[in-house]
Amino acid sequence: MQHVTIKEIAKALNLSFSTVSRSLNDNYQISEKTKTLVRDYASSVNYIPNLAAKTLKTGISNSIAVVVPFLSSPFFVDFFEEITMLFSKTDYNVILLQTFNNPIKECEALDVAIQNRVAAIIISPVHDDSNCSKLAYIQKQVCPVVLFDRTNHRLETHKIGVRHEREIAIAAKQLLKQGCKNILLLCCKGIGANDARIAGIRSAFLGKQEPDYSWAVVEIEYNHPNEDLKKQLLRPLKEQKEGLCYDGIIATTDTLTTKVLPLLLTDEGMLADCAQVIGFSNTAYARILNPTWTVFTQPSRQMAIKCYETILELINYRRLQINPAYNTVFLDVIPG
Amino acid sequence: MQHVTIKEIAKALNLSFSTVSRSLNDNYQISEKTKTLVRDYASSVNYIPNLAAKTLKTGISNSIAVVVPFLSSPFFVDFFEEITMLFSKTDYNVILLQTFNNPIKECEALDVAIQNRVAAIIISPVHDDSNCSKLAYIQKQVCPVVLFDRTNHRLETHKIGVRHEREIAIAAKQLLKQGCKNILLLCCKGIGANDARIAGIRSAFLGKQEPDYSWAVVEIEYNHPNEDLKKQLLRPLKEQKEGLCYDGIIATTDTLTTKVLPLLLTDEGMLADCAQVIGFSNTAYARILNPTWTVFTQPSRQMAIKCYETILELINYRRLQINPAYNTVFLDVIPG
DNA sequence: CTGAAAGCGCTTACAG
DNA sequence: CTGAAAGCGCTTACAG
Repeated sequence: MQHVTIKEIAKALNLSFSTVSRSLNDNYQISEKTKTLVRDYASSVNYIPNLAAKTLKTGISNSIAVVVPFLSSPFFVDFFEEITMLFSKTDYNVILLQTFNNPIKECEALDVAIQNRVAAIIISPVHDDSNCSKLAYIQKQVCPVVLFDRTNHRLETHKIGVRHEREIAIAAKQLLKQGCKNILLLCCKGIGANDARIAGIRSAFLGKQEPDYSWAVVEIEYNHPNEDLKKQLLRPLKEQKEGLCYDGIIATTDTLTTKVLPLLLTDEGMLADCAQVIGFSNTAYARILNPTWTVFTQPSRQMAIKCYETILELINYRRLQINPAYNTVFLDVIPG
Repeated sequence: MQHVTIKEIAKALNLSFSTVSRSLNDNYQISEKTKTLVRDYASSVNYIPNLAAKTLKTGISNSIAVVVPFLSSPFFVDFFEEITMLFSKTDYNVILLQTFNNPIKECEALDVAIQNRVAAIIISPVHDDSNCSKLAYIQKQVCPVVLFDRTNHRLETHKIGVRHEREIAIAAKQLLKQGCKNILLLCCKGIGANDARIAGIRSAFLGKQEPDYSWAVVEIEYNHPNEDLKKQLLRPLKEQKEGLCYDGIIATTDTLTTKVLPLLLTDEGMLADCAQVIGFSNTAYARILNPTWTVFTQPSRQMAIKCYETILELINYRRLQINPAYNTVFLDVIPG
């Protein structure tokens, strides 16, 4: 099929195609009159630029890769929705890539990003050192990389996240204040942030001695969020201290809050009936599930905004060949 | 930055770059020996093809555009997840575009698809005749288009959906059998399928006379699913027949089932306490929200599989310049 | 089975 | 302010 090209516009307007190209790119050298002429004609013939040609010539496409574990978590859906809206006001468009928490798929996703000559990568990596050398290579040789959410990754770059230790400490202290004595911390298995989270609950229990007080951590594996979580959850719980009944629970992720927790609560024996719950979640369902729960919301949209700003800055720096000084920005969880 | 190119591989192996290109594309003309040589060397130097060059040359990229209203609905997340997995086993990768049920954004999304010279478009359109001429143009001049979910769209092509009339009739009959007499049908406003859905509930009520039996429809607007739905919902309800108390509810979409319905149930007076509910939803939360609900699941993953197969077929047909005979495939809702 | 050559549609130094 | 020309990295007829 034949699309309208710059060449055809040039011929129709009796201009060189360099001039047409410059006009469409709003080049300062071209007179307003010519620009208007070209733009009006281009839109009248419904000119749609061939991005492949531009990408081939410049070496950089106008795509931004957003690499996330999966979309089954509302946190990532929110983040993606927000960042898509932000970039939709620019010339960039967003390519979404999912890793399903699998380093091999992450590697493939990064290859797709390179193949497409993306202008930048925004990634929530699989774990602390997944595809480290590849990401370092990309950052050095291909395009800027920004990490979000899982900021413990070893790559040195701008990172945008939350202070997991602090947030969990706040949650745990709140439960203790409400009278809880035995607190269960539910984590997703193999996530780098877990160390910080455990440090958080430990710090909240400083000075609270056994046997009056206790806390425990259960790590649940849900690489693909549609797995059967119940068995996983109950096995370690049953192996743990017999007779103990947790009266406070902290669920650290959206999946844990909305899927795992209801399983735990409907099941027999592991929890006090009046167990108090703080769940981290980005879905309105979380509150509906049980109105007495306290829901802490991850600042997904704020993170998207910060990622967006950071990426534009890094792209600009790279164009100007300025080396940025990388730093990590922490945003506050929104307590319920 | 310098990526490895075909030219460099050719030079290193003392071959022409046509041969290298053919080897990498597994061309039948090339000897296995040469192919192996080239492939091994290419992977040893970590060759990553420049898709922009290929796209420019061939006029078609290896991207497939998936255009959906939004991802806040688990139906679309499921669909997208499935179709991404399917295409990840091919050379195609999937570009996700969101319209937020806005025809203008849909138009922009289609422009992005054209700019990227996508190989095909899979779309759940905004409404029955949104961007009709553009889609027809695309189908004729650019690439195959397949419609899913919202199959009432006027474009003539392969369509994959569900029989809304039939599904709602089944749901309504089930409620009637369970003893319901006044059924409320909750629909998303402005969706083409609503006519069929209303026909469905009407057919279920054939022979059931007022004043003993009645049914009503409420259309809720939630273009952007994070809106305040409660007010919208209660206004038309209050204007409706005073004193009437619905004892059966059918929620036709995921958002209605998981967000709107809980609001309705927690609010005073509009519903019998023992109201029976059938909700269409693709999230496990739906059952957790209230174990007594009956949940009908849209066949999102089956639709993805069918779309995937259809698209590959259409791409192939187009390459062979065969004109396909378009048809519509209906998949069954999975009753709870 | 392999090679030489044209060309996809842009951008951008270079020249004027 | 505008134009002529090179070239980005591939694919693919054409030739042998």
